[in-house]
Amino acid sequence: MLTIGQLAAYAGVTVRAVRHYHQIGLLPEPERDASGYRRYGATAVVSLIKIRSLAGAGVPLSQIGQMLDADPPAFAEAVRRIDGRLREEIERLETSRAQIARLATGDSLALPPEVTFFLDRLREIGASERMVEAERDGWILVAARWPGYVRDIMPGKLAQLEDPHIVRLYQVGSALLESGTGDDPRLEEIADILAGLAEQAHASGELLPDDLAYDLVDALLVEADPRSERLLALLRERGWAGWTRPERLAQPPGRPADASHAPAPAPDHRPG
Amino acid sequence: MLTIGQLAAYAGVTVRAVRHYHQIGLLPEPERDASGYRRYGATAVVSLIKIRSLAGAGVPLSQIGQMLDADPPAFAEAVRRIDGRLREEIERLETSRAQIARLATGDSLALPPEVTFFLDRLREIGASERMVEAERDGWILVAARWPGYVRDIMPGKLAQLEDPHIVRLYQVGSALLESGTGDDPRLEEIADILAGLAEQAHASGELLPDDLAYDLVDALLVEADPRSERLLALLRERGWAGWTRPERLAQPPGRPADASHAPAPAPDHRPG
DNA sequence: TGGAGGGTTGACGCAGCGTCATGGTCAAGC
DNA sequence: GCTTGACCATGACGCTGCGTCAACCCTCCA
Repeated sequence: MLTIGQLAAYAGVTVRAVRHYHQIGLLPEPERDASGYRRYGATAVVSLIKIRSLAGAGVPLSQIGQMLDADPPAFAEAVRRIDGRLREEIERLETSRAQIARLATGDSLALPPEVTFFLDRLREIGASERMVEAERDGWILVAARWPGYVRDIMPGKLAQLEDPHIVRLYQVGSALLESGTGDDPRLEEIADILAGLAEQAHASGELLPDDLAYDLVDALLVEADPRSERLLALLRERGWAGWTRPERLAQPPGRPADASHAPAPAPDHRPG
Repeated sequence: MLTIGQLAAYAGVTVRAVRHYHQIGLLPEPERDASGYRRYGATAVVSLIKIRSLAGAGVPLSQIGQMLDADPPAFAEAVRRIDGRLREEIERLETSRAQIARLATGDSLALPPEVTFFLDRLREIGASERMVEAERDGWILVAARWPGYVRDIMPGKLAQLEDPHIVRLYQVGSALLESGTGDDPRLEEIADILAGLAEQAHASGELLPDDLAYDLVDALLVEADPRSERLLALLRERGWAGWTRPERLAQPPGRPADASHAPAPAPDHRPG
């Protein structure tokens, strides 16, 4: 007659595990000796080893009991189910590994590679690190909203970077983000460029859907730098509401809306 | 400003998950509105998406916080660690799948294929299903105690099945296991065969170690059929203690120990 | 006789949320 | 103003397979 420790050692498990199997009714409680110790016979050893070999094969404890006294067809069916579970679990982990392989660099977090390439280009034309991060976060929002769409429009975005107005926009924007002073005349220049882009997009008939994503991207810059509020006000003066997806205002409060400021060639322009 | 539900929907997670991230300090608690509702800005959306993409890549929540504000080398190192974890997890599941593939038939539970082949041979020579199961359980005990050893001795065991005495042993044993009557003259015959085998093993100088495993296999048959007690008594009369690993008694109580009953050729004989 | 090394029950902890339970809030229709 | 349904809040238990105390009892050996 074995004690629980001897039983556990023979089967290669811990005492705690054996007690657990008792608790969930997987292994029947044996008789106790005079001092209350559990005493096990050979049958218990065999049962425990069977349990362990099933558990080691990935069978959940809750099903091992049924499997141990199932007839061959039921057993085979159960085996198929377990194998299916294991397969999809492995598949999940494989995709996880694929994901994590893409995280080699910080930029690729939640973003397709096209965007990280675009961000690198931004750095090349003189965008500051903070600017690139802001841009990246904007694209994260867009990519989450329309997965796949981002890849389609990335070529257009890259082409835009050939436009000197856009380059200027990123450069001045970067300088602004870095210098923490309050009001700044450069905001006017940025507003002019943005209004020009808006005018052009409007003229080309581009129609973006009304979507929460654009509001979020707008809000993102405001949260990143409060001076963006001032920028939005300047844009409103020029007849535009919002800057990610600008809408022409009915009657501009300050001066008439015209597009003489910044003719830019590329048609679409969401974040940035 | 988004409510928790809108935030969760945008990031493709459940409300409960967002609250969980708050609870563990992964996502900072936002301001509340007048009625106590949480209100989220765009930054929270971005953070949540980042969290989800890391979690989706298999990063444990407890590490995501550090990874989000780690410098590139630390980030890369963390990525390597995660990938290692994932790899070994996958490996574990793969071996589980290999295990479960071997469970196609009930016999192969916790047993190497050599043994299941031996069990099939037993059926062929007329062993009953209960006998085969008892034999199988014995081998489970032995295989658990000395993994690998079983494969080595299986050829010898198979050879033994050519011996008519052994065949007779299994056949009479099977008949006994099936017929539930009390005392039975066939026990004498079995005892004679066993004593003969023991004598032969002893003469061949085979020396098995003193090990719990043999006691367990002995006990197994006793638990499977109480009449085995009687068999052991008969064996003792013939000068042997135990039957799996028989030891010659100092002075046989009933009659002198001789080996004239059953000359069997094969040298080793553990369970069965 | 005392200490080491077993055994006993009971309870919390882990990861990542799902799922009630119970109650307040909001927007819309009557 | 009232109801209804959808959403928000907190709090707590559940799941998986045990690990790890805590506090106490039993046995054996020097």
